[in-house]
Amino acid sequence: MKLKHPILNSKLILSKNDISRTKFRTDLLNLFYTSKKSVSIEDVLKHFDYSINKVTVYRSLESFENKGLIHKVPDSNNLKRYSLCREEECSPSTHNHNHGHFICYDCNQTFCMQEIKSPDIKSVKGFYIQELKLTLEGYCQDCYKN
Amino acid sequence: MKLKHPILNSKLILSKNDISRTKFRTDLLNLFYTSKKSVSIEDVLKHFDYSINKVTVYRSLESFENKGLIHKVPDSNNLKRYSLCREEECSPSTHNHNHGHFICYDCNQTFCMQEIKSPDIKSVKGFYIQELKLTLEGYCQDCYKN
DNA sequence: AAAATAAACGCAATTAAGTTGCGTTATTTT
DNA sequence: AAAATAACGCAACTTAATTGCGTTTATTTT
Repeated sequence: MKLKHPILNSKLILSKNDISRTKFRTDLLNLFYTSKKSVSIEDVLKHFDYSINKVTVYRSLESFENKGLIHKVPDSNNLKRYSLCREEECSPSTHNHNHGHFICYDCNQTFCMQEIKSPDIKSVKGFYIQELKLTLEGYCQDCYKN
Repeated sequence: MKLKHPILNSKLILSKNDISRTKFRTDLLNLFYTSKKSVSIEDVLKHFDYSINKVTVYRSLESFENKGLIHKVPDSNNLKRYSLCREEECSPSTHNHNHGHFICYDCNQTFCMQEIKSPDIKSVKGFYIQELKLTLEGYCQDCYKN
């Protein structure tokens, strides 16, 4: 997805979702649109040169998540990580992430692997399945070299 | 797997794996053998009526994991959770958990779903895959009723 | 456009999972 | 049984994440 005016796009999306369009939240959402990898709290703080309070980061991400703009992705260190919800597949009520996520043991980045589809399991006796996650772990190309 | 003498079995396994056979570690390993669900730190503490120090629990579980007796399972609250390695599929060097894990949103228990096999993905361009996790989330039968 | 309302923000303090160091106790080895 | 090794418990520490509250900024209403 290429965006000619990502900032404008982010502003529009915030408005649509009843999230106040502060400069920070616009930039934050835009960070997701321009990042190929998933984003951690630390990634956000670093991106803003630690000029923003971490509490604000937590609350903004929570708000984005509640509105279905982003979704949590697994992290090998059990930290919070988020990724953009693409392809109109998400809403506040339902999330569809039928692709795998790759976590690098070394740099700890999470990559969305759109081409790896999760198995299509709808139901299992005695369990009411709401979500399905396929997680791959290992080393990304950059880290494997070193 | 039914065990007529689980305690004896646990003792044997500890000896085999060069783990000192203290009463606690024997009982702890036995807890895994007799539990259908995965086990959290809190589960262990509760099971022993908080008579054991949490540091001891952390270290024992780490030791079991290093020897390939148990393996980490995902937890929706990002807490540490472990499950028994069954079917001689694990060793200190390699872990094979080609089955899915179900996490209940409500009781937060993790269930091993032996019958749901993970997709057999060996390699993806630019990524060196070491492990693959298939996680199902939703409500277990007990929690769905309430 | 100004006032009123609501949401976002920053600071400080707090919570809770997990870790580390070290002296003591229990287990294993010889 | 003595020496060596591993496990244990306590206290202190680290760090991710959360909460309360007063202030600032954005949005809505008049």
